[in-house]
Amino acid sequence: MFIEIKPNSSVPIYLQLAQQLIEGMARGELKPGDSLPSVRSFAADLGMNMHTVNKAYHLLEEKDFIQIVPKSGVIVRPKGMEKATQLQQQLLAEQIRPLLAEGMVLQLSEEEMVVMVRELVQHIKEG
Amino acid sequence: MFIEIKPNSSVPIYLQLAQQLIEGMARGELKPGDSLPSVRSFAADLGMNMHTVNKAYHLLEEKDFIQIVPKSGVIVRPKGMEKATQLQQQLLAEQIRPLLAEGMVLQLSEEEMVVMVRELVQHIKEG
DNA sequence: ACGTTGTTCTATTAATATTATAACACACTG
DNA sequence: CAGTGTGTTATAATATTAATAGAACAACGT
Repeated sequence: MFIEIKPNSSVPIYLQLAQQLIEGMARGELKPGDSLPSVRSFAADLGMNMHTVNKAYHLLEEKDFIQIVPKSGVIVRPKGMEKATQLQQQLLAEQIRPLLAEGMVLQLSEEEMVVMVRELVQHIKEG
Repeated sequence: MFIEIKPNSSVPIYLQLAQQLIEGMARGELKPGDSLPSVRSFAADLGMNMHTVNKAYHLLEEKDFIQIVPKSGVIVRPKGMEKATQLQQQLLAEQIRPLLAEGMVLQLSEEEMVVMVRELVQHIKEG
């Protein structure tokens, strides 16, 4: 996994880390059962604090994307890949909604936004 | 325009306000040339501070969605509806990308996410 | 003249983000 | 068994952001 953090981004670095790990999972680079680095070693690698990595991990655990095993380590989606629940889909939709509204104001048609989504999905798959 | 602010949301109220104004534009309820309430009266209506409304307005101005005319008022998209620039599309895509990656990890197919997008666009149009 | 407009300034409070140490309890390994 | 590594917890300090508050300014419209 190659992680690249932009320190001056408006998106917090713990979120950048979590998002890039999610992309790694979406891409298949991080598979169920894989283990993630310890908070300390990962923090050292990335040049950030242990607690920042920890915060990213706990965000991912909230989303059920990883399992944190105390005194042991962190495992990617140990239950295997489960289909999104209704609630998870709804939360996702709520986040996407304002962005689509913005696209609509920018005169993007539904089809254009669909194309954008398809292209993004392909880009994610490629890395 | 009916604005509903959730004070306990994790999304800041200035952002909620800006997003709902954008939805109003996407829906056609706010048309180019329409004027928005003054920061003071709007803040009074919504039960929030003048500076918070001001922050939402300036966010919208950054996005070129409104024009703030000093000592006068605020006008919706005065240049008419212009097509999204390359840069605007790219910024939008960057924001949507991590959400799609999340959907992929949740085992949503490209088609399912496309359907989600289409449904959201329809919901926005209806209000 | 008068009231309204967005702007600017200063200030305070609360919440978040980030880093920093330190210590704890447990697991694994040599 | 001793040592190292694990996530966890606690405390603290700093910086940034979010939100509110009050005051004053300059310009516009009537």
